[in-house]
Order: sequence, then C-alpha cells, then structure tokens
Amino acid sequence: MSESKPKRADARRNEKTLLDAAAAVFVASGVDAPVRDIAAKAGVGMGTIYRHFPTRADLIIAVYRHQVEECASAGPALLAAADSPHAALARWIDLFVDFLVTKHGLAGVLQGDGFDTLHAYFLERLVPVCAQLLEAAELTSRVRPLELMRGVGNLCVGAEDNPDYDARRLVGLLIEGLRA
Amino acid sequence: MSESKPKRADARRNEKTLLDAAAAVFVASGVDAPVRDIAAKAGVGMGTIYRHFPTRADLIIAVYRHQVEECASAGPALLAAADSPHAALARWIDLFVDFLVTKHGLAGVLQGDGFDTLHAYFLERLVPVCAQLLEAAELTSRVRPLELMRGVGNLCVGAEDNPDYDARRLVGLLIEGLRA
DNA sequence: TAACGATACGGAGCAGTGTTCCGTTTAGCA
DNA sequence: TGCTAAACGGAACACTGCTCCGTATCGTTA
Repeated sequence: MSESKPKRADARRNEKTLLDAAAAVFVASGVDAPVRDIAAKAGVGMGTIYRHFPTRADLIIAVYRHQVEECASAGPALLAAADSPHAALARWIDLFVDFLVTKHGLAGVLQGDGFDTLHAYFLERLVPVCAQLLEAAELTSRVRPLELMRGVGNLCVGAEDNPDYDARRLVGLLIEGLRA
Repeated sequence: MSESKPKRADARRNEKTLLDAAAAVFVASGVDAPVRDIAAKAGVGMGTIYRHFPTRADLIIAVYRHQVEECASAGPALLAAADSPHAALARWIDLFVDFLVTKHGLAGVLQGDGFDTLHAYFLERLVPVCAQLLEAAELTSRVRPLELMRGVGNLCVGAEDNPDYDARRLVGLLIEGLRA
C-alpha cells in the first residue's frame, strides 16, 4: 500500500530485473512456472526472489498489478461513456475476461489454494468496481458482485488456445442470463 | 473396458479396502488428499495403491465411477419424464452440479493438469448425454456440449461450504442465458 | 502335505515443487 | 579506506506424486 523505503540501489535494480524476468517466464511457461526458473532467467538466487516477494503469489501480483489497476479504473469510465449500464457491465466483463484469458494459467490461480494473497488482492480491487456496475444496472438482486467475479474467473480457467472451449461465449451467456 | 482377470483373493480384498479408505479420506480431506494418507488409512503400502490404480486419477475415477454412471443414465430418464426438454436439461445440470459441489475439490480436478485420465473419463461419459439433451432442447447452436460441461464444471470450483459463492445460482443464470 | 512359482506387497527412494536459512558478498556512508 | 547493515546465493528442508525391487503370500501341483 505504500513505498516503504527505497533502500539500496542494487536491490532496486534486482526488483526490476525480477519483475521483467517473471513477466517473460509467465508468457513463455504460464503463471505456474517454477520459481527456480524465474530466478534463473533473472540470474539471481532463490533467496533474492523471496526477499523481494515473500511468496509466489506476491510476485504474480506485482507482475500484473498494473493491468489489474487498469481494469479497475476502466469500470467508472465505461459507466460514464457507455449507452447503458448494461452495456457498461458487459464491456467491463469483457475486459476482465480478456485479461484472464490472455494470461496462461492466471484464472486457475484465482481459486485460492495457497494463493490466498493473490486471490484477496484481485477481489479487493475489482469487486467494488463490479458492485458499482451491478448497482447502476439494477442487478444487485440477481447476483452478489463477489459471486459474479468468481464465476467469471472460474469460467476462464483452461480457456487458453483451446479450440473446444470458448470462455467468452459462456461468460456472454451468463451475462445474458443476468437480465432475464 | 473389461474385467481382465479376477486374480488373487488378497488382491481383491485390498482393492475393496483401498476404495473404502479413499472414499473416506476424500470426504475428510478432499480429493487432493495425499496418496500416502490413503495408503495409511487403508493400512497398505504405496506400492499396493499404485498396482491397483496406476495413477491418482484412476483411484478417483474408481471411487466416483458409480455416481458418474448414475448421472449419465439419469439423462435419458429425465428426457422421458420431464415436461419439456428444457426442464430435463435444467434438472440434469442440477444433478451434475450437486455431484460436483458435494465432492470437496472434485470440480477443481476436472481441469486437466495431470488429471487427463479423469478429465477424459468424465467428459467421455457425460458429454454424449449432454449432447442428447441439448439436441432435444434445440440448443445446439448456442453451445457445444463439451463447452457447457466444462463451463458448469468450472463454475463449481470452490463452491464448498462457501457462503459467498453459490455455484448453483450461477449455473442457473448460465442455463437461463441459454434460452434467451 | 510340502514345495514352488507366479502374484502381490511394503516402503525406501527418486524427482520436482515452494520455501527457509544462513554464511558470504557488497553498497554506501563516515 | 573501513566497516556495517543490507542484500545475495544456493544448499537444504518439507511435501508432493510416483517407481523399483527385495520380500512375503497365495494357491496350485506333485
């Protein structure tokens, strides 16, 4: 939540290196890539990774934080710009789905199980936005925001270069069902 | 797909013991329980488990095979008995969801990742049933059967004693969206 | 009933995870 | 230039699923 202290210069450098390496490895091998691989790619030892990011999840968060923030701030913007609250909600969900689907394995990791930190972060950040959109669309009686987010997240699992599974279509159906 | 050979008596006994132990452990600790725990509970060594069930997934399949078969055969029955194909589909999906949701962690395991055998078995067995129901309901243009099954399975992930996440509701919305 | 070969068993051991620990190195200040 | 807190590296740990092979047991046959 804050900057703490911008300590030593080499530490700063390593953190950036680590973030870049992690991002690269995530693209290449998915979010489940072994920590060792990331350390190797960055040319640092295990200890270094764990000093900067106490847990695998923290590293993932750090890598994707920027995009999560982007998605969060897109909510109000869409609400202001779109034709209707419904449309805004649909567009925003699309954004979220795009984000998840293009990150190999990210959706799978949203499901708790040792990734409590990650899970909590995503939800903390995005659920309020979702709540706002649902309220504007007068759909609060149909689903709770948290529920919808988790549902959409779940639907995105395994939707990577899988021609037999189109998460977007299913999410679309879910949203359609929302206003029936 | 056949009975092979009903070999030695102690082997038969152990297989039953193993199945019972696994079922018990699954209820207590979820489907992700370590193989060692199951072996311990059954009072046998690791080797014994792996002789009977070449892989963790095979053990899970064996434990739940009966219920999967039940679910599969419920499809045609519902189609014959229900008021409409739609109703039959909805009821059948309910059955499937109940099955997944009451088995701690089962849904999570449906998502491939080393459980290809399990995944394949479930799908092989249930997708045709789903296809039949979708055809009867004239919904084949809206989703492919495989897609729907996977989607529903995904929605059930993490719906265990979780007051904030009602998989049944979301699946309901999805099905509603199907006929919009 | 005794012996013997096929069958099944047990559990140590391997390989691959995430994470911790601590001796070593280094940045940056006096 | 020295010195100390900060940072580093990677061996080691705990925990997985799974394999391997020496040992025990079954059940058949003489």
